[in-house]
Amino acid sequence: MENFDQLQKRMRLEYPDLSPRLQHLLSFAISHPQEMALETISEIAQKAQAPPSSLVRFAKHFGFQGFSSMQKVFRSGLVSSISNYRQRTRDLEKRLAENQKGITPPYLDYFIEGGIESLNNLRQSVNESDLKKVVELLAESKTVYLVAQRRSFPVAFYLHYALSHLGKPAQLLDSLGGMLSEQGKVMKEGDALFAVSFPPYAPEVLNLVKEASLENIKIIGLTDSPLSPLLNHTNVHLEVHEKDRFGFRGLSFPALYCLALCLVFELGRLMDHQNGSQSK
Amino acid sequence: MENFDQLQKRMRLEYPDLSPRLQHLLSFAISHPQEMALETISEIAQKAQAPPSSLVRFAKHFGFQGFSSMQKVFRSGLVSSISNYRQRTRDLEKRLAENQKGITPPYLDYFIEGGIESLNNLRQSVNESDLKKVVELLAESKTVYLVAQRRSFPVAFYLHYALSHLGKPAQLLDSLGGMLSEQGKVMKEGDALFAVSFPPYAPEVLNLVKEASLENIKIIGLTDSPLSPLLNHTNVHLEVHEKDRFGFRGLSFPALYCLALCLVFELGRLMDHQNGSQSK
DNA sequence: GATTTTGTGGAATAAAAATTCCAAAATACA
DNA sequence: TGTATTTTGGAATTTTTATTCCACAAAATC
Repeated sequence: MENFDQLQKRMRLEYPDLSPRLQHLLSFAISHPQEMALETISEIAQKAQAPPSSLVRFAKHFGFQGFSSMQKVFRSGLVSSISNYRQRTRDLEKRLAENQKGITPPYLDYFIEGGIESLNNLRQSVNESDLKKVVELLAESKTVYLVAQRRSFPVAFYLHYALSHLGKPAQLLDSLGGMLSEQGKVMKEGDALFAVSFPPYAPEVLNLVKEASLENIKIIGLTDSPLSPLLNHTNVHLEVHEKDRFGFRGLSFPALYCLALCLVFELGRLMDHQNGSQSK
Repeated sequence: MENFDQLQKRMRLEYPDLSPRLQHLLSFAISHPQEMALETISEIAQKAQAPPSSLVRFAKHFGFQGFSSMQKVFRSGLVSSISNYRQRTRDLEKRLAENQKGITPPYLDYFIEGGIESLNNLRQSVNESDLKKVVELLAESKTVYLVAQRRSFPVAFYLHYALSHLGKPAQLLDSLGGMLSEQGKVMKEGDALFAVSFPPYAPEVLNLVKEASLENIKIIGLTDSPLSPLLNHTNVHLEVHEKDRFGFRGLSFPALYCLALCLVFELGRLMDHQNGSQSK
């Protein structure tokens, strides 16, 4: 299927050769792509002051089977860059499904595109005020404890590394020797617990969070969905949505690390700022 | 009419009280808002693995007359998220153009942009044939040992996790208790050592690599530049270039993890493929 | 100015989508 | 264990939406 940009280009090119009615519809289509994408043929017909049948004719003129198939292209254009990637991804998936055996790279491109998509989604799944809250909470707390298990562990490890480098007291609860619960015992009021948990949510982490919340430790959650069990006890949380493609998890990693970096950066700025005003 | 954010909030709130089917649909709706906005009831039903009638029931539960009226709310949400997205991108471009140096909040956008840039660069810094070689080496080796320190450690940890899940024998040389050198002693010919090192290159890792190379262990390097000291002893290597923007390291993380994911994916496929042909 | 060709609108029809309804399954309760 | 209640899936129906077709009008051609 043709993509939205190509279609638009072709439309502009053919404009002069069209009949008056089709010219009129074309200019409407170009200036109201959103309506073209979302509304029904009769609603569009009404807004464009033309009968529905002309819209069908219009679509057919550009080689579509009917209005509906043209609308699909407008829809894919609506979600712009996001869905372009998605479309390309779908194509790749299709190829994979068709041709299960034959190994046909480039897979790296696929992962790069998936990564870009996940980064784009990050804009929507994280809102600035939550991010700000998290940073403030980190700045206020005496010590930041970090907990995560299995595939979520690397982020916690990185955060521990980065926080320590910023001069923020931080402890990684790494469950070394199975001592997670004991490691958690040292948290006190005034500390913060930063818990990262992605499916399958490690019960140890959930337990630790639960216990910490009873002790009035501030809890920051980083997870994949608003329905995550982690969120029952968090004071504030951030979400990085995870979509698995052909059963492969982890495509959200680029976004996850991007968010972690940003968090560290903002904390650094905030701490600088606070130190600056203290010393004056 | 209710707006999208309110609806989403209400859904999250009511989640625990819903029947299993409705919970399932709810989590689908929340994680696939775009599909909910654009596709037909039967397409959504198929993707969510539920009958169309359940979707109608779902909509009615939240007070809508039917599926269609709920979908309108999802559409309005989609439209506003798109215009938000466009607005933010425009703002970001403007700010970038105006003052190149002093960056201003929201910083998340900068990190997202930086992440996307790093992913795009990955296409150029990694060539397919090296990637293939790495994957083959991993597949051939009896056991894969992974080594990395400090901020490079999380990738090695993840790779260890993922390789183990693929059924590939893997050992993480984590330097627990300062035993890195001793941990490395168990490597034998036929094994591979996967070493990750970014500046400042940890001397322990470089030493371990050097020793391993004397023992004829195959060495795979993952580092930041063709001049990295890690490359003196590697059989094959991958590069993820690191550009620090506003004096902040780590912007290459999204690319790094993307590459790691791809590696795991390709190894998985290769192993499947080999097992498949073995059993025939 | 007559005739063919092309373009147009709208009613009729077809197709697709959404909704309703009911029987069966699952669960809760006595 | 039996009964009542809720939940569920899917076939039947209704509604909405898109498409076709045809009569008429406007242009173009001769």
